[in-house]
Amino acid sequence: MPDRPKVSDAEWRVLEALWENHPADANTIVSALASRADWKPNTIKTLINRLVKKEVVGFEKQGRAYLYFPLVSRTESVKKERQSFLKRFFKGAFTPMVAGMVENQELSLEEIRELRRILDRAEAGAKEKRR
Amino acid sequence: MPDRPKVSDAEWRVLEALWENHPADANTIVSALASRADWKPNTIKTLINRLVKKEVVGFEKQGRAYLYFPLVSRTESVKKERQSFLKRFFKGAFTPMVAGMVENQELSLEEIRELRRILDRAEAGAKEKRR
DNA sequence: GATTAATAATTACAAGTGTAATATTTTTCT
DNA sequence: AGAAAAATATTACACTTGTAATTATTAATC
Repeated sequence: MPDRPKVSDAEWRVLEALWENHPADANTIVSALASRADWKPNTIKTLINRLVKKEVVGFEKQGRAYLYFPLVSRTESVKKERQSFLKRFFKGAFTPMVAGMVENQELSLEEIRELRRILDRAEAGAKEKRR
Repeated sequence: MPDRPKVSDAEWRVLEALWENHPADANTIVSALASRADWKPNTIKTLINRLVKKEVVGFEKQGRAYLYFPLVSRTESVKKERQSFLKRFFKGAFTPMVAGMVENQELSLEEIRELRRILDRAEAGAKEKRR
């Protein structure tokens, strides 16, 4: 895979809109972002173009309209970002991040309980897979 | 708090060195980084200067030598970075991140078990605090 | 005190980013 | 076909970042 360039902060928000609804033409994207970002339409066009240039968004000229769509999955992209975050701040491992949060008491009891539920499901899944 | 500008990737690595050992003069920092980063000393000096300009590193001119030291704690800084990461990719909440990892089966059984241990301690702590 | 050696400060420069305005091309009406 | 409208593409511009080289300043030595 030709390692795609990093998606910037502003670009990410455009991608989000596309993941939620695609294919979409530029105007649709602009509308979708109107409530969330205070950007001029031109700004959004620029961001779309940069995403196309980065080969992370594709488009199809269908008759009159340009229809844009993501070329990368959200899941994969989030994974990459998470890895890069963990690498930068926690040497790549996830558990130290959680340990740090616990030490600083940054998790509420509710969150802890929810995490536990999530882990229960996770363990079931992992065992399943291993079998 | 006068929101300090964001610390860049390269700058962060310099800060790490400082957190590990401070105060330290420029040469000490350069040596500390020698094994981890492939940077010319001048590059490191530049990064130190930028950190000083961002008011995230301070220095004291003690006689002959400039001694640098961090003005922000690692704990606080990591927290900020984590928040900014979670905000960008998970609307600020931590549990969805974990849920996503679980869904994609990105946690090993070992990690899951360790997380559980960590949560046990966390819960104890949270209850303690609440009391 | 002048010279040299350290050290810090200034300058450099291309790529990426946020944030658009302007220009060009394409499509649609009259 | 020509004008108007819509859409895309090009250009802009300042700030940050990675990565240093060059210059200026301060301290130490002869």
